[in-house]
Amino acid sequence: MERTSSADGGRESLVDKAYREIRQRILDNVYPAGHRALEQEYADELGLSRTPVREALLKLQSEGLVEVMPRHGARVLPVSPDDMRDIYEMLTAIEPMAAELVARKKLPAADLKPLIDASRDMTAALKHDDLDAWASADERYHRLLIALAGNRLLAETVQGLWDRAHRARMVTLRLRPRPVNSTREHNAIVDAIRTGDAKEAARLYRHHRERGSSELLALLEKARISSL
Amino acid sequence: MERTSSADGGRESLVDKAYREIRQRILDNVYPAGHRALEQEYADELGLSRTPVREALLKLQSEGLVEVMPRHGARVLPVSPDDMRDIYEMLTAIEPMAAELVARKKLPAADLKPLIDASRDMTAALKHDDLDAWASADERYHRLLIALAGNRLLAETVQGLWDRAHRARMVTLRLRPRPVNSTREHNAIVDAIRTGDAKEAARLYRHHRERGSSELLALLEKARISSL
DNA sequence: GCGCACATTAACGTATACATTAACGCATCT
DNA sequence: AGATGCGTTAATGTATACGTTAATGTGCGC
Repeated sequence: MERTSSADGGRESLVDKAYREIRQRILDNVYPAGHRALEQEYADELGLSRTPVREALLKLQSEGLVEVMPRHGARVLPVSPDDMRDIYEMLTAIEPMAAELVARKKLPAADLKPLIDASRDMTAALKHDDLDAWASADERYHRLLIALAGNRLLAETVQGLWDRAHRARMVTLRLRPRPVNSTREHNAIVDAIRTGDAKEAARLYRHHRERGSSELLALLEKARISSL
Repeated sequence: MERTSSADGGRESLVDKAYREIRQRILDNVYPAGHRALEQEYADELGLSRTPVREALLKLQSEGLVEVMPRHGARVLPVSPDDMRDIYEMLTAIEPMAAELVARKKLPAADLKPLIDASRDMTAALKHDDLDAWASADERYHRLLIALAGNRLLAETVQGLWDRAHRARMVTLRLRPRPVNSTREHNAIVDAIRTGDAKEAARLYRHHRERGSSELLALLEKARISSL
């Protein structure tokens, strides 16, 4: 029986390994939408027995990345425009609540610094037309905001929604306009949070999310990703 | 190997049976918070082998009802006041979005009739001081609203949150004031939906949820359910 | 060619076996 | 009494075996 050591000295179970590997391959489009393989095939590919692979696939199914169909294996789910609409409706509901919770807490400046830094880094990246740096700072900003909200359920739910949307977002990454609006909105949200204006923070965030999702959904419609 | 036929002629897998049984026992407080048993113990109790029980427990863990701890079995999780706060923050974000989506759709009267009926049934139950009938109509109202929103992710997420909160709500069922405010709010929400006023529907729903969750959280604090 | 019946096969759900090792119990030392 | 070390045990994660049956392929009749 095989044990794999992870970088920090802990032990990664084979279920976790299978989950991580398969999930990564889906997110990287190594297994594109529609890809289908039997439990044993996935297991063969990973050099594991079927049992941990099965557990991993069931977990990935509960997260919406695959569909397990008896005798037909596990199929990588496409992300349809309807799926994306559902995901963005949920994000539009939840993320502003996160901004609201953060603003309501009136956190000390030291706690808000990483968020402010991320926002500033986005502004700088935009000035240098460095889209990759901008995306990296953007991700940081959103993660920090969700974490600062201090609601574990919320953070987990939002993370799961981001994961579901990931592939569709990657398709459009280079198709989106320069993130001038986004950057301005991020800064405005941070300002509202710093002044403890919860309502305004939520309003601004919602506007940010709605504008962003409209753009993305339009691009997806254009790119016709129904087969993704 | 055992197969169980369900009422509608389909076949219930042993995983599903284990999941359903254990979940029911948790929700009914047969397994109270803190109850702990090993995989094999649960399996013995259900007359199954360990494999399907393990899968069921992992699923229940992902839903927040149990915590699986290697060598210590699966423990039924209490619902702490912090948990409830997290859950209600999430519901406060998501449910008004559902009301908004329903109102925005401007559904035909026939589609809204079941919702209107549920609301009317609550009013009638209140007049007769029939709390059970009121609770039943209340549940119907909320389920219908979430379903009418037409977002599967939203419905699943909300259902999961309700399940998590279920036990705590049961503790307080007889402690809450007569649902006069609730009933009025339900009716107002339905009116906003009928007139297609999405903003107003969301605003009213949010107020409804906030008032309801404040009451419940206060009762839980009083009942000191930290041990539940 | 199409539809149906039947036989075969293998995928899956489940049960069981096995290896690892965390947890426990006990003895000893300070 | 508390801390430490050691040996034993059993709970879990994993591998493998087994029974069920859905899916597929083949043959036959119209």
